[in-house]
Amino acid sequence: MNATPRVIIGLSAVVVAASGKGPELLLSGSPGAIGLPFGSFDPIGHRTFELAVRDFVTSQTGFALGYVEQLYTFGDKGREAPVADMGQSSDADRVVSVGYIALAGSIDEGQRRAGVWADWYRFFPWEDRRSTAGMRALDLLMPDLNAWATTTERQSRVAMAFGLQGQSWQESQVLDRFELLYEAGLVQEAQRDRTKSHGSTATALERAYVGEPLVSDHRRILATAMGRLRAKIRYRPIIFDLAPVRFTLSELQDLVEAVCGVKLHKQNFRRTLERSGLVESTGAMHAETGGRPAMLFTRSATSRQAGASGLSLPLAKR
Amino acid sequence: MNATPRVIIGLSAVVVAASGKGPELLLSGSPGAIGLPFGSFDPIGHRTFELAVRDFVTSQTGFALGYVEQLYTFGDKGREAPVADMGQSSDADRVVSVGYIALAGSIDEGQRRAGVWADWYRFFPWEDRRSTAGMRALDLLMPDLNAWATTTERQSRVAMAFGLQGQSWQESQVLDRFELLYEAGLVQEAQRDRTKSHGSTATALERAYVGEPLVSDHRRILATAMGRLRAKIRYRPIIFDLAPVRFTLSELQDLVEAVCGVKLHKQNFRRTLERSGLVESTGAMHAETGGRPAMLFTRSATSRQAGASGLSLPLAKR
DNA sequence: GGGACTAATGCTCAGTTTGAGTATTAGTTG
DNA sequence: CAACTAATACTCAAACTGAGCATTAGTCCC
Repeated sequence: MNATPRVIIGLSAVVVAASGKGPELLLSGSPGAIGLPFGSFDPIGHRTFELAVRDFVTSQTGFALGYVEQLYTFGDKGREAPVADMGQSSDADRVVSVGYIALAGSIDEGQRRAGVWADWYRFFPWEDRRSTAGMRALDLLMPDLNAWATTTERQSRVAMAFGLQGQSWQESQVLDRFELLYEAGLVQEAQRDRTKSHGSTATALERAYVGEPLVSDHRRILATAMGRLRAKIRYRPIIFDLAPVRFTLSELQDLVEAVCGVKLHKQNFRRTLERSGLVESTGAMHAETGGRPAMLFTRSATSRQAGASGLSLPLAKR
Repeated sequence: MNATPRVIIGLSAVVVAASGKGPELLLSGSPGAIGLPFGSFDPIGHRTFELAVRDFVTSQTGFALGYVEQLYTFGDKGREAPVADMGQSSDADRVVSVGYIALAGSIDEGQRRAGVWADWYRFFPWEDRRSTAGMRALDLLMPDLNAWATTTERQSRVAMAFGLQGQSWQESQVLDRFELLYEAGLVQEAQRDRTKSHGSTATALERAYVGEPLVSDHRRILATAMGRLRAKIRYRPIIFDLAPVRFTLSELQDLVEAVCGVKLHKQNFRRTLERSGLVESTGAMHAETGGRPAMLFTRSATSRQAGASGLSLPLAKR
């Protein structure tokens, strides 16, 4: 250990864009060691973190960011980035990473192929409850979760986090669920961190994990981002930073459903949306998908004002 | 400038406790240079930020913290802590401060005198709208705000932030309001930072500012904390980390009102509170203030579960 | 011991907002 | 032109809110 250990500030960005299919995540790294775009903060060159984030994401990936928001600063020893990642750091340095979420709007197929994008549910299959197929991920976890929940306290935590036993599913509690799975040893990072700190390479039992891992604590940062985004949709018109300029109400609903991982009641969704005054119809129509042509909408001027409220999410029944 | 500028991580804590009178803030520093409790993060000794915060607050002030939550990481050049504050830092170091909010429960007069506590509205007079006296602070600011709002964009920002022209007052937008006042040059920090970076010591026009300043960017951190706390009351039962173990509903209401700076409708407050299931009556009564004795309540077991919801705030009319 | 006073607690009522459906409409396709 | 598919309209009851009025259980004072 050297005399004066340095603190290195790493910046991680969860860059989200909407493709036709749903929220896409900008990734970097090589196969087997995939992670979020990551850069070091230069204490001399960068005036603010946010500028630094915009800077390195654009230079690394070529994409320009729209909305940017700080998430959380992760500084726990034992869960930080492996030193190998960072050229200039030595063993004794302490890496602290400041996580950001950035919304890059709506991207088309061409842009999507120009970067490394992935559906974020690859890393959180249990967060997608739009279809019974998505629900299966939770079913796969349940036996192990139940086995772990040996005390009533743990049982209650599982029930609250995953909406069991009369509790309702809270789509924004992504981090709670991930941390719980981490604690229960049901995500790969848990075993990896344990092995690292104990130095034991043995007993790496071969288990099939649900959901792919990410480098370092990036999946935790991603969970924070998903939760924040899902929560913020409700009280800020942030969804429009992900939607295309013009959209039908169904498209907007699909987007919200994809982000939040839940199905919404269609008629009620349009009702609250129209009442909210967040959207206004352009005259144009959009015929495409077989049925009656849909009106095209845009976000209204009032939705751009600071302090404008978000969407209500009228959940659809089972 | 030395060859390898270091990054120093500072930790600032907004420690809030409830006295009989309302939310109190733990302060440190000498008269004229008052600030939040502040400590340096030791990259070797501290395993997590949160432990470090608990550590230095307790050792500096003797108070033990209950609930602790990270707020935001402030890294802007030009608004960081003056170097004089920190013994071991040199000119070339970059100070990044991670802000925390901590709730220290309910304190009695003795405990209050044992530390340096202050009513937080000293620093944000315009945030207290419980009485017409509190509203006067905003009246004092209005002429200058209007003078600053030369464009419609600025006018709209002022209206949204301060709930003018049909907009409703949003008690949790503390930071927006502070940043707006900073931009408009109506808080002392703005002038101080400007003087510092321009090196000009002249033209320090003698103006009477509304609200006392704090060292460095501590008032901004405090604004973030107030906003977070006010918002969180609505969706997490966090108020009980500030309330005494047993309380009457009126006491609880007073506390919520003091934190949020607004008056609530009494009957509706108790109605929603009883429905919420967050409190349960102890058998005991509390006679004290002249009128009919009040039932003493405690927080219920369900309010302690992760995921429990917060309070609704039925505002009282004007 | 009775009346005044002060809060706490109870109850009502109308207006809004939600949750859940059923019904209608305007295109496309065979 | 009929079948089909979405989009859009409309309805209804239950739950929630905002605002008050009414009642009650103590204390204080004479």
